[in-house]
Amino acid sequence: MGSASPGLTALPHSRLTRPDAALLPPLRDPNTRSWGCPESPSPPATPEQPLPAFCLHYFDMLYSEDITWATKGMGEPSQSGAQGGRGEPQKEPEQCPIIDSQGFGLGAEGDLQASLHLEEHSLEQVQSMVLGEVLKDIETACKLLNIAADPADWSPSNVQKWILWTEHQYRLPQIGKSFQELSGKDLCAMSEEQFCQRSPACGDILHAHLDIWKSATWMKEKIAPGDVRYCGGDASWADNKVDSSCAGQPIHLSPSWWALRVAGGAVTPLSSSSLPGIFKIEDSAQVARLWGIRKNRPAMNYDKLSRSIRQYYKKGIIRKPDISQRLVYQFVHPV
DNA sequence: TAGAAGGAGACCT
DNA sequence: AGGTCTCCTTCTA
Repeated sequence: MGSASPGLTALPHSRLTRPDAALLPPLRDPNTRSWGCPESPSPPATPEQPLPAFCLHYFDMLYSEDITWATKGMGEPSQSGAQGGRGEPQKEPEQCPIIDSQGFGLGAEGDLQASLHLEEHSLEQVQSMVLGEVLKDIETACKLLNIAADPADWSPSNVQKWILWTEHQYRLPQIGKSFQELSGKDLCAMSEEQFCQRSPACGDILHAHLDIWKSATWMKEKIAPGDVRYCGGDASWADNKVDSSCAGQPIHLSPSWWALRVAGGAVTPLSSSSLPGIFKIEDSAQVARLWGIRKNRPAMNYDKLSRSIRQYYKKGIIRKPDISQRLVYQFVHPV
């Protein structure tokens, strides 16, 4: 527990090595951005170059439930898809002895390449659909609050509206007063540290949400409307999507939630076409922390999370793989 | 020592 | 009532 996360070190994006990377969502190329968050180096994100995988991580924070629709209809488990799209083929024999060294799943090289290609394709689909859903959600919020989508255009009262809405949506403590008389431009120019100074309790979370809005605005400008496809879908097994209008409904552990954690590097998918839905928790403390944020349970730890996971055994949602390993679980019905 | 497993009770919707 | 959290004990690697 509490150890460094080996899964993070294998990722191409250096910022993910930061322990608090989960709450720092940069989406912009540092050469092109104008928001004034100098401490957040960002990889480029263009229509040609899909949204960085780890950005999914932050988009997840916009929802009170996961994104069944995002992986609906895909041939491969979303866990695999998320991993495959990090930009580099994963070579992790030390992380996946079950599969790689014991002859499961990825056998011939052709199969491996086909699998990787499929995973990359799946990730692109997930990314574009997540982005579409984020933009849709923001659009709804804008209409509801009667504010501009671009935070830079917000007046101080718009800022207050947005903060109130965010507090309500994500059950944050009341922090609006800490940001009084700040315009959207002021807010955009503030670093995460400055957010935390004004609101030690959840300044980081608020900063992350603002970054999502800023990023969405930027992506909207960059991506032609037809490029983002929203894929609505019905609920499936334990992975029913619940949007903001359904707040208060149970939040379940689900393959898509784990898939998004994959994007953050806290979980490594070990699945293949023959062993779908298997994932390894690389950093149990980090996953527990993220789950705690997700469930608004600051006291969450891996012991409690694992107890929850074991509850899913009974429901036939999660099980231990045939060859049991520590921190390795398998979704019985991966999306 | 961390993780796995499961019992039991509390809390919330 | 069901889902989840929390605390606990016991066992294992």
